[in-house]
Amino acid sequence: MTPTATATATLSAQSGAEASLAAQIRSAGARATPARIRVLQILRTAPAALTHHDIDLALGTLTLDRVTLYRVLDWLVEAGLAHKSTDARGVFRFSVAAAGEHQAHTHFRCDACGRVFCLDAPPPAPPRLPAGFSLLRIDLDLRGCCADCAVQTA
Amino acid sequence: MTPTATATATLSAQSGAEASLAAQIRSAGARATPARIRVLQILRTAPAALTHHDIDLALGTLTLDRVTLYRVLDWLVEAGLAHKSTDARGVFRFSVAAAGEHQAHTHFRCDACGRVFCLDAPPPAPPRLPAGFSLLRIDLDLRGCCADCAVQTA
DNA sequence: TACTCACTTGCAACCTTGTTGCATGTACAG
DNA sequence: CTGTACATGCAACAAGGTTGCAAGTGAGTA
Repeated sequence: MTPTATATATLSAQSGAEASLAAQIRSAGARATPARIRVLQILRTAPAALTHHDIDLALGTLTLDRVTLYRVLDWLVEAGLAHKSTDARGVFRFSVAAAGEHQAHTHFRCDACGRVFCLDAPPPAPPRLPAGFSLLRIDLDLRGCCADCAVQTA
Repeated sequence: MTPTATATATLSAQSGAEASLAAQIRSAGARATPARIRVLQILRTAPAALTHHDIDLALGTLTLDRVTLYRVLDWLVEAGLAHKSTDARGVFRFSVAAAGEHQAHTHFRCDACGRVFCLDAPPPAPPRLPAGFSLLRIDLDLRGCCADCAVQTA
């Protein structure tokens, strides 16, 4: 780490976390650009699966082109660092991929605020399928009202 | 066009099924229009959940405006006669609603051909939710390879 | 049967989400 | 420091879905 003084100074505040993310990105075989670092950081700290729009807002000062964000997200998914699914509105949502096993996934979507939460629920027992069908993945999609919205309506 | 004679004649062929559908639509509190009858008929005979586009093609001679089809489908869902869900591509798919209880639903989506099948699987046991969350609906989303595609790739 | 009116339909325009092609910029290896 | 392959931004496009409004029609009523 030796380049310009200012760059080092600005980075030093969060250098620990960022350096870790950057290293992870490089080890996946890509360049550690601000866009990728920031998006991965946002996904890491998000309590729920985010839409492209959510992430765009979360970027704050670092404005990325729509297309770039799509490409970053696609790369994250391809690199196995993120998970992509669709919500009930038909919009893609992204969340950090749990290391390794991600065969089963459980989402809770709040009908009131629209947020999607990734739950650590145990995978449900696979049901009996018609003859000839083979199962690769199970997504359990729960809907209802989240704690925050339950408080507000009470 | 001569109204009474020809119209009655053409209808008489399928009058049994159509009259039943029409009655069902009226009992839901709406007018039994050709559009609604036809769409409901298509959904009834479909083995899988259909996209807006699928239904548009299935309409054949009776061409409906895109918007009208969307509105008919939305009405069917609102009336409880159809069920709306999204596939992996983020496109809405429609299927006939099982009479009455539709709290839980199971879909199987084939990754190869993209078709979506509605299964009569028993509702999975609701998992433990974080405090304050309330559950209204469960969708179990299975993915893998359907029987047809398994045969083709074999 | 004829009338009437609210419910439906069709059309046009628009929005959101997501993708593709190409020129420019930049991370990082040498 | 420099060159190059990878990233980014811009513009244009495509599909899916929605909204507003004028015209058409089902079905109850006289």
